[in-house]
Amino acid sequence: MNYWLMKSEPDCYSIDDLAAKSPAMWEGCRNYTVRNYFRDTMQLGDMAFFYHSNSDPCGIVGTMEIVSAAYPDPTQFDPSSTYFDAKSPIEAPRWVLRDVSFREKFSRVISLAELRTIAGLEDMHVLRKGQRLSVMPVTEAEWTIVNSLSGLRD
DNA sequence: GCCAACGTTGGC
DNA sequence: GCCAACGTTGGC
Repeated sequence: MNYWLMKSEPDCYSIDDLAAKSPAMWEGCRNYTVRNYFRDTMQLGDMAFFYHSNSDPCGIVGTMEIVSAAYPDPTQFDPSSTYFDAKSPIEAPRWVLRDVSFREKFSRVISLAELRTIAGLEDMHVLRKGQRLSVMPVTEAEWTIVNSLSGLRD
């Protein structure tokens, strides 16, 4: 079993959107490292943090579960989609996705600034300077620490 | 809105 | 296959 952190801009797609319609396709990832995570590394039943990027504040807002195998992202074939990729042949799709299912919304945002202050999270991928992956691995220890922070659950 | 970081593209 | 130019991400 693996743990993940997955980013979305809440103006585009927030944890409330997922809570309102779950499971849902985690669509639109157009990065080969992320594609390989989706295709090769993720497993059914893996858990992920939902992270709000480009928001105030940025941070972890809840959890979800990976509930499908990898399959082609339909938006790559849809000319009306912002994620359309004309170079992706339908018989050999470039981009895959996973279905995710809402699990929990925390009662507060664990901001990036707070994450930086917590012992045991020093090596967390999301805290590294310059990292830009929208999906990144989280260790079991990091998962446990974040989930045990005070005030996450009423 | 700025800019650092870094992935991608394309000419050679 | 190198690498410069360009585009994107995302925190601030």
